[in-house]
Amino acid sequence: MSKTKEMTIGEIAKRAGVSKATVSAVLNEKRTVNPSTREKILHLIKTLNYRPKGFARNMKTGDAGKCIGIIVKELNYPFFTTIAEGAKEYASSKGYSLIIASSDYNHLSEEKFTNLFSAKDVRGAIIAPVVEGNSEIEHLFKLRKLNYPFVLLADIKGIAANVVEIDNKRAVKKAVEYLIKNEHRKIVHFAGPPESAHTKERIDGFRDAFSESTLVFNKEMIIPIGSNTRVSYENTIKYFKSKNRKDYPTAIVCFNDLQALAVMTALRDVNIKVPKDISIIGNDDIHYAEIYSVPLTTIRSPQREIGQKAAEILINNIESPTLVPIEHIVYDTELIIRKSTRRLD
Amino acid sequence: MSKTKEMTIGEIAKRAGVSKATVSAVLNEKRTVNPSTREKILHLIKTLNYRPKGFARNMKTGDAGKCIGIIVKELNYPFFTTIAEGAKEYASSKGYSLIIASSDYNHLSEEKFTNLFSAKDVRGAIIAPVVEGNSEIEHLFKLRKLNYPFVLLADIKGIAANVVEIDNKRAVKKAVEYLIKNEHRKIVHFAGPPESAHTKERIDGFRDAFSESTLVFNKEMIIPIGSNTRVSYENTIKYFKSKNRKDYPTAIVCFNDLQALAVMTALRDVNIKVPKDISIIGNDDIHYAEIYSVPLTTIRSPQREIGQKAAEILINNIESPTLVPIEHIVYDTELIIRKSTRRLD
DNA sequence: GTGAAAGCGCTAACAC
DNA sequence: GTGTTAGCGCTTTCAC
Repeated sequence: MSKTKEMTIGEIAKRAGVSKATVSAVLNEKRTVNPSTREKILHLIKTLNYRPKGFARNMKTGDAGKCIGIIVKELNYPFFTTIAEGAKEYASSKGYSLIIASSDYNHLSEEKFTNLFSAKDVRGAIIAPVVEGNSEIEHLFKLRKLNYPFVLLADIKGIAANVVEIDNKRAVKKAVEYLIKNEHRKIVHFAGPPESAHTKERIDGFRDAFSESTLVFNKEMIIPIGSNTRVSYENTIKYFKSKNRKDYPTAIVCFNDLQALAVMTALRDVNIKVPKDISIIGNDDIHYAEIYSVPLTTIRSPQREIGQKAAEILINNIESPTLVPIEHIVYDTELIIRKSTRRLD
Repeated sequence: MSKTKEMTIGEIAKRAGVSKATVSAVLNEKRTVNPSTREKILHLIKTLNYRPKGFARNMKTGDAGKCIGIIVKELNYPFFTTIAEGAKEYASSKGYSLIIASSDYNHLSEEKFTNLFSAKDVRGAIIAPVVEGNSEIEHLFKLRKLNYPFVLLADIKGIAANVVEIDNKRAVKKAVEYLIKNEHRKIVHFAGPPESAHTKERIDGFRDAFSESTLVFNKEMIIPIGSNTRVSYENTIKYFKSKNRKDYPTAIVCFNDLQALAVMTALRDVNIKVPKDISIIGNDDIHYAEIYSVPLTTIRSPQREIGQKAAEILINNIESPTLVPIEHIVYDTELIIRKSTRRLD
């Protein structure tokens, strides 16, 4: 119960009646230690629950393995894990390990991880930043001060930093243009969660596409239904229950693929056929979009490339002995036409 | 080009003509430093690309944030990320952060991460072990010697350790029994990748179910098609092309849900209807199984609970001042009946 | 405002 | 085989 004094190698040595060097030898499996001394020490280590501190062990060599980290916003969404895989590929090729952390869209959590990474000598970080209303970026400035290398996966106002991202506005515009070209006139956008920067950018892209066409935009075309599966599912049902069949849109541009899948599931359950009654377009092109039994038309982000590029820039920064100029890479997206959309007659 | 001598606070201090203490003060944003000294130091830090070592900074306080790690076998499979989410939930409740690493089914990679974790004072690890032919468990013994706490997500012969797992044999048995009860007589198992311990256990469960029924097992019922989507897809097509329609099985028990989804996609493409022509059962119950347009009957593993429990045992071990007895938790699975299976007439 | 010195927990020479 | 000693790169206290 009482807060036991933190065990150290010295404490073990004292109790074993030997010197620290001997305990150290046991810890490092040197074969020079007398078996009986060895056993005694090993036993002491167990019973006193002594755990050598890693940082102290590696102080001499100065290093404990090259590794970089990535902070994603959500762990269980393939979009992010695929980016991480890309980062991992590049990192491996340069002898770095990759560790992953998730902020779960929580700004404090993101900050905690940036602290953790720099404290543990993770050499640099790729960060998918949580952008809140008044985006707190203190923690990024702190990294700056420590000269800690990082790459962002979205542009943040107020800080000049390396960024690797996609052109969200253009992505959604492409989707809308495709629909218009295929004679759709009643198009809506199911928007994402407010705490994601992508949400706003995608709404903007949707609006832009209208202003460049003969159609007129009105804000009822933006229906915020979130991206959580259950929530989007329920909101979709609610949306269609509240409308007459003749007022249904002919096409929906979804915030992302996870949402799109939930929407399609909801449509199935209220007996609306995709793409016969309504066309659906997703965003991201996660793996499951393709194998869904109505394969989803979607806008592909080059997830793997994003991860690779981010890792490349990061490791460049880590290894360069001199200052490296800031990079801002914007990847373009690609409209992948599958079975969830059709041309209107 | 020439390997620059590793920068230290002392080096910066020397070049700035001040003492280490002053540089330290700048680094830690103390307000006691003369602005001009401060600027000079900051500038030097940038141009010399000096990065203070985290381990040295935290040596005094002894700690750099409580955190545990999990090593999964694959990052992009929801089964693992959901376990990680469970672990994260529990960890958070105890004030620990969670970091994730993926071994990608590679034993060396797993070993590298266990080293990394202990070197960086990640307080403990949850490990989904890669079990190869002659399972190398040296690295686990090394952790033992350092008294490093860990929990395994599968039992490994040759080492007594904390384990949280599911009863794979029983899981598959349930599936087969359910099919038999529903009049299926031609049942096969699409097996997983050889490097996964689950593969063998699930085959065993499949065989067991037969031996307890009136049906006879023969080894042609086991078709190894892997769990990678593309590979499983192609193997499925190949399998059915090589058979006459009358020799088709009436039901397939799949290795896991990802494979099952690939199999269903392949069946769609060769125009075999699920469940009319063939019933499909998956394994794991990942999120996408439910929203697939033919919702997948599957065997649910309590992924979140597995993660939570593993984290609980781990943190118990970390925090206990005394030796904690080893735990071995085996979770049961649940057959979730959806639309991909049917009773035979 | 700034510097000198002690010390964090461990490893690695080298002496005994 | 085992102990002594000198660091590793930083922070911190306390003088100045």
